[in-house]
Amino acid sequence: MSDQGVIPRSEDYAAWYNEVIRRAQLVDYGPVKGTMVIRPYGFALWEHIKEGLDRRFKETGHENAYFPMFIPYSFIQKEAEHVEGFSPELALVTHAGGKELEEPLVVRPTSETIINHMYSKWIQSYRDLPVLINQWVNVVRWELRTRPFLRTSEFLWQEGHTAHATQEEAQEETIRMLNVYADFAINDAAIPVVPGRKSNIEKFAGAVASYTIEAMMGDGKALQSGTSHNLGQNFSKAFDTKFLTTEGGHEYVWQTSWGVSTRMVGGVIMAHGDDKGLILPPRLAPHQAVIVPIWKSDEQKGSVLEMVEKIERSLKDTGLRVKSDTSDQENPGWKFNEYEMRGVPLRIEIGPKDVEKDAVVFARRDRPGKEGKEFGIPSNEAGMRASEWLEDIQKSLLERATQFRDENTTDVENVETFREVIAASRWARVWWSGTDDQERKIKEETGATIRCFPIDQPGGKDSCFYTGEEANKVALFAKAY
RNA sequence: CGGGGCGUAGCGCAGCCCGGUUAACGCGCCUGCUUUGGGAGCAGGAGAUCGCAGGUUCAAAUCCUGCCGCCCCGACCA
Repeated sequence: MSDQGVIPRSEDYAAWYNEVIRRAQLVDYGPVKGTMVIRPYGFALWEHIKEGLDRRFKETGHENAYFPMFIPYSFIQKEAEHVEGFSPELALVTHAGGKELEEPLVVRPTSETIINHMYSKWIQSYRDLPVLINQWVNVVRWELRTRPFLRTSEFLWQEGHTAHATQEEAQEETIRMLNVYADFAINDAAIPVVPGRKSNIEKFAGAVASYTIEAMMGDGKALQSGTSHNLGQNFSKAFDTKFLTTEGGHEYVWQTSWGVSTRMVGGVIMAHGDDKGLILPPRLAPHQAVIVPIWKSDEQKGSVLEMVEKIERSLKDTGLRVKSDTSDQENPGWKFNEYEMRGVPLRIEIGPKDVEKDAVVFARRDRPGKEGKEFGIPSNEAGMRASEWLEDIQKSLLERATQFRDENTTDVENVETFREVIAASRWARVWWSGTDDQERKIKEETGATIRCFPIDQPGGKDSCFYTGEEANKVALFAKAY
């Protein structure tokens, strides 16, 4: 940790990730295996993710609520596929109040069951529908292999749970929220995700159909960054969540659930970071700009700090999140490196020479060195120019990530090429007509899974790369986190 | 659960194989002075029941046994 640089991504991507998240003070390991402490800088990043999503949820008519973390064990057992999917990773509370409990409590791994329990009380008639509720909570899944943000035993997320009168409405809602996620990922996180449908094997335990936004990380692996499920009537049947129709009959409600977790933080890190550390998209960065003052003498210090304050105020007035590091403990060079490592999109340098010219220096994180540096920006334009720069950085990050994704996605027509593409840690786009078993076999042999059937399909038919039979859909295969 | 690694100061680590003064070094921290446009320098200082429990020995960070914990790599998963 005392060394200056970080391990280059090309040398060891996993080590780079582990080093960067800790040195940037996003996260630290908790005392219990697989748990993490999200430190203030990391939590601020998460808060901006929350804000971006929550705003979109509200805009699409959803309300926030809170359901208990403790779920009766019997609830989990009510939906067959759901039990099977989650049993191995449940955390059970067997003792409380100094006694053994009559029925163990599950620490929620997700809330479909307890929410249906409540919905079945609240929903009586078609007039009560739709129910559009979201909650921001922690969940626990006892994973074998954990990695900070990407997979931890406890994580934070939001889970939306809706109930509708018709199958069509539920399907519309599923896709609506998939699009909300894609919109957030692309426009706020600058991650060019591919929205698509999960294969039968990869879908959520208990869902009729699962949809995903898949993101490409800097090492070419895929990260499922958000999911939206059409639950059909699976849970409403298990929990007897019925409503009276306009015709006077009883029908089970049609449901959806959808979630984005702190995993998204890991996605942001791995989608944009470079060998100097993090690169955070301006819309999500805790500090969009950092001001680093430079001085030699005390007189200089006075005039420089005066200017720093003025610039800080003008950026704040423009609505930007800005931090001034006026500490005398480290020299400017140290600070430059530190804030680059922590991914601050824009650095503003202010020294005696700048004060003289009544101007400042801008340096953008996404273009290291002189190329991304501009001298002599008039101080009275700083706020406006900073906004423009940040918008441009946001745009450039998305463009760069999109180009990277496209360069690393290959159309594949035969198994041999498929193996090469997957071995090179790229994405393979293929025509697919295979079975579940064939999909499993490909995973065993190559490590690749179907990430999704992209919503954006070319249409028509072609022969499957694996079976040679006629296929009517295109799948994306890749190794995944 | 399998394989590997680690546990010694706040952090990173040396020492362990081959037992023997006061447990070394770097970063950080404290004091002072000089520095500050790309990770500063000098001087002084504080800080460690060597993961836990047994055992062997005149003597254990070091050897033996057991336990615990974490990390990394694989099989399950957002």
